[in-house]
Amino acid sequence: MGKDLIHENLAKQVKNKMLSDDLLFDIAEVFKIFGDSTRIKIIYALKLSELCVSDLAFITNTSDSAISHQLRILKQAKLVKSRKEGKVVYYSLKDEHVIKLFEIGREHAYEL
Amino acid sequence: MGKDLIHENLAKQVKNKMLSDDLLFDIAEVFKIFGDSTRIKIIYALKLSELCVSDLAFITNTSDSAISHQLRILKQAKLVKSRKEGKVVYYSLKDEHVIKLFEIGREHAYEL
DNA sequence: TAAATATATGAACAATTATTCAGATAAGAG
DNA sequence: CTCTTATCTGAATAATTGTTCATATATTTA
Repeated sequence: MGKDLIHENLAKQVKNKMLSDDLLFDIAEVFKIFGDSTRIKIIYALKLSELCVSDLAFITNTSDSAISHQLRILKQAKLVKSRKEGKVVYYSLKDEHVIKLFEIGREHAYEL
Repeated sequence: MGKDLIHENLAKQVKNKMLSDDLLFDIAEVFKIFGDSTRIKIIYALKLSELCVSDLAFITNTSDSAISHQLRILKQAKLVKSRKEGKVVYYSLKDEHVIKLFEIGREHAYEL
């Protein structure tokens, strides 16, 4: 006896309306970037001001190296951008989208 | 020689304006829940309809057990709610907040 | 050119986590 | 009561990931 679906029609309809696995994967990837304390701290700090690596390390009580690693991830995810001035690299948020996403997560966190 | 801050005043000002570590941690936790393919699929499916465990397993091509584990996480995070009817447990999204968060993540994913 | 500084990087390690598997509950059907 | 079905659960495994440490690169300054 094969396994029967409890709500066959409904389940098949929903399955047909699902977004592509690729897109759902990408959406999860975006959230994954926000889902780390250090990166969230960096994002919030950059929401307040453009900052360099050592500023961010000081602000978040983390090592320069850890910050640098996380900034690379944030940059690859196109959430932050950077500009170099001499030895110093200044980072800032890429666009308003990032702030919007942060704020909605913040609202939800308040509700818990 | 102690390590000097490159932008002492700015960095200290930003540090003073930072949200509490606890709140930033909670915000990251919310995003972490969304940051998994299986959970994102569940959330999107539940956006389309109230569904039971085996429906979700069929729709997402995952085992009942894996779905059940993830639903527990989603419920603890207050992103989904459930009601029981006989042997079957029906799950649905907790509120519009969840949809809003999903949609903004989706917008960002499109831009990549 | 040599020393100092800001940032970046690769490897190793520890911690977290998603899935699987076996089995436990709970509820309806025969 | 027994069998089947839907869901849940705990332990084990495998994979991912964040930090640290040592070192490399790049730029300024002495």
